[in-house]
Amino acid sequence: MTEPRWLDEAQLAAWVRLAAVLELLPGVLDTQLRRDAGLTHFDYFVLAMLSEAPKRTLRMTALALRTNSTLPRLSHVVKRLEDRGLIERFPCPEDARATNARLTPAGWEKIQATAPGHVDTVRDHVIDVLTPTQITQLTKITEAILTTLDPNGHLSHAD
Amino acid sequence: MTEPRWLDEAQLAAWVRLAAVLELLPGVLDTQLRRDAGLTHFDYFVLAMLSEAPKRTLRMTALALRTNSTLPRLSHVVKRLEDRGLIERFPCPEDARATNARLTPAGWEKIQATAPGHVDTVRDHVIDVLTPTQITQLTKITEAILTTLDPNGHLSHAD
DNA sequence: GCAGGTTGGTTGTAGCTACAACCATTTGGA
DNA sequence: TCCAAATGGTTGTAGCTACAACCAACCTGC
Repeated sequence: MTEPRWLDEAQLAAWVRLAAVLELLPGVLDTQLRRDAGLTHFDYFVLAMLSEAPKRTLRMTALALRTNSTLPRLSHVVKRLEDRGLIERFPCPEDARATNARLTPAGWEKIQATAPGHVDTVRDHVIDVLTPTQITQLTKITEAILTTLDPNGHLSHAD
Repeated sequence: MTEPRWLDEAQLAAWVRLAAVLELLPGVLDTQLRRDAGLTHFDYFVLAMLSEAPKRTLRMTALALRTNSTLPRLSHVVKRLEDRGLIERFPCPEDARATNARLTPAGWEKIQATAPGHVDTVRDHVIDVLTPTQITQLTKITEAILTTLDPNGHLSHAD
């Protein structure tokens, strides 16, 4: 059993605050979306990814990759969104194993109506409290962290 | 309906990466703790807060505040940890309404044994991928964000 | 002292996520 | 050609969280 390398004061200060952000920010985003649109942040993210895809269509596997979710989780979520008429599923012509998920017109409307409020929330709690210099610093910092977390950059798409 | 203020390129870059960190980092921490110690990150946090408190004891309300959880959630979690012998509950002498939660010797052992591995994980994915300059930048940035998320600084305690 | 309201906590239930098991299709090699 | 393995998805179940309802003890003003 080797001696653990503890964090020094500066490192601890940074980590404690980052951990607090990790704990609080998702809840804030989730609450706003749930209240204003009846969507989970994950629901929103799924719709957003589809809205940016060609023909607003993606295979389940591709969608799972972009949203960092597992196939089972995605399957459940898409089924619920399908029940609400925001997404439709149909078998992939090229590969009979695969399933395509496509945004319906109602789903497109939904994401268009929801995006502004979501962006406002992100502004209020993150973007507008930072200086332009800090914004670029944050980009560099998160990029470094993602090097180990997401080596292939699957999540480097817009929100 | 006012025109939404969209994010410019630099702002979007920062937000997309931060959102990805928000999505991935908690899962990594949770997986390591669950695998090595059979604890949720939240379980770990509860034990850690107690371990730093005087007499390793806190009232449920105080513990809920430090862990940013609701009383119902904490009540469930503490009950499970009590069943595992890591925490014990007893009525507060000063206020018969209140309940105290105290770390048992087994709980103390548990957190001591678990902390090094957790710190290593934090190092691997956050601290050690950043320069000392970036560490101080990150502290400032997260501090600014927390101004709106946690105005009273309840979560500014060690992890 | 005692009625109304507040504080501190627990319990029950619905909803989402993780994990494992399962089925169907496709691919690769003997 | 045909079987084994890999790929793509779905379903079932257990566990955790959020929310609402609830109960007990404490305070305040009259």
